[in-house]
Amino acid sequence: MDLVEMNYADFTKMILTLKTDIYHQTVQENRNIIHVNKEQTIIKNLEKIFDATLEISNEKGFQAMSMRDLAKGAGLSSGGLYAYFPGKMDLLTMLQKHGRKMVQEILFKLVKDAPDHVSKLRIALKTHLYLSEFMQPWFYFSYMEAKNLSEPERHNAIESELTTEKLFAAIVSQGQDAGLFEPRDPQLTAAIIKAILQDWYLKRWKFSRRNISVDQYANFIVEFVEAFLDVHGTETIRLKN
Amino acid sequence: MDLVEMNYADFTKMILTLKTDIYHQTVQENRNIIHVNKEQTIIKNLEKIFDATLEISNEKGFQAMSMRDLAKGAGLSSGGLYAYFPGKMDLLTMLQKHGRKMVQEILFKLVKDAPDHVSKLRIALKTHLYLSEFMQPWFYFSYMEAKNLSEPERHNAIESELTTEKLFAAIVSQGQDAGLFEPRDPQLTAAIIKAILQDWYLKRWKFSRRNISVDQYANFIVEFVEAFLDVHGTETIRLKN
DNA sequence: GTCTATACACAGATAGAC
DNA sequence: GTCTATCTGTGTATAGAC
Repeated sequence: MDLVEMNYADFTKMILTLKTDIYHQTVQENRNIIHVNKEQTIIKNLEKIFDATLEISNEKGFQAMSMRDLAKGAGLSSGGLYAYFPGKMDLLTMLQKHGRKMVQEILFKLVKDAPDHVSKLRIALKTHLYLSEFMQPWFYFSYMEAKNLSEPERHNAIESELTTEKLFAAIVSQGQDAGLFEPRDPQLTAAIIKAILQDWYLKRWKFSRRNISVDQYANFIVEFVEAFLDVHGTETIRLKN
Repeated sequence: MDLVEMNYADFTKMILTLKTDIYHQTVQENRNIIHVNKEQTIIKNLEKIFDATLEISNEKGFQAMSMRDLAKGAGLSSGGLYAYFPGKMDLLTMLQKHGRKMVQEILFKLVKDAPDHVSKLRIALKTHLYLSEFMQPWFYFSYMEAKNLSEPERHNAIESELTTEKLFAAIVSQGQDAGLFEPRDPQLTAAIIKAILQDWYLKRWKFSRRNISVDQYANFIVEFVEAFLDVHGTETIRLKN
């Protein structure tokens, strides 16, 4: 699979097994606080709990979601939920950690094997955008509910955010050293890239109202960033239209 | 006062009287639901209530702010608050409306009298950024608590957001017609501009950590947008450094 | 492993004194 | 105009049945 040319459909197919891997990791990390034995049962219910949490919270806020709401949404009883986490706040922490792991693992894995800096930049842009589409409810949730995290967890969230920004800054910087990009400030360039990527999942209503698909937005971002950095195209790398 | 060259300090001095005007408007619009007679008393307490609401909500969410918290923050008793609004939700609506009016009035007022399209663009960029600095708690609040609004009020919030974006798109478009800007898609250009402006108030921790002042960010945005549109500078218009 | 029933705390809102 | 005291609903979390 050529990652440089991938579209959103390719991306979703590719990451399905990675998603399962990361659920197993999440279960292992919380093995001590989950009072259920069978791993398959845990994963099945945890996914229902996470999905319901995202759906309800994104509509009215995590704080406003009662455990009764969540129980109904996840198909469990209100008491039964407490076999999966000790309290509401722990659910929040668990879900945030799970999502961060998924983003970091997939983003770094796909970018790693790119053959050159121009590909690296394009793959990083597309992967981040496609992740934020695939996990849109989580991205939105993560941003909106960051304030409810405990101090150490909020710190982790910020570090994770900056790590992603540093990835873009590093790609820009290395491409510049290789003489492939114009000398724009890498940190500011990365900040602009993040802001434009963020628009996709934070202002989603705007794009759906304007009938802009994720593949169109991907092309737009790639074109914009490459124009900004004045990327010198090669024969083998072309934009899909 | 030359608005094209204004910095943040100039801006704050300029809008202080406008702020008072808009408080008077807010009081008039809610005269029927406020059970207090003296207008000076209302404005004094309403400002304390609004400020406390923003401070507490931005820390832990509007939903999580109890009326007892608010009473303490505003220096009133829990029962006394209800002289200023019929219920917690009405307070939310009132505060959102008040902020929107302030943004729209000031933004359009300052842009209106610009002598040419290049000035118009620069004044719009600076005014929006400076507004989001002056009213940072409101901007953050407005974004985070939009989901708690009633359906018609949420609609108003979206329209207000799009109106601002349309203002930028119109300036870009008019400047292009006058042959001053490169032919970039005005709507997408406006979307990028909004995303970058939004970064300032949504990811504020990032900029304060990096010691970037609002005046520096203003210059950065102006330079970035003018480079993107390839604005042909005139003798009279220069960037402050 | 999951349910029902319930404890106990705290929320928003009102009444009536001052 | 603002306060104190209080009503009533709903929240999280637990205990013990199945």
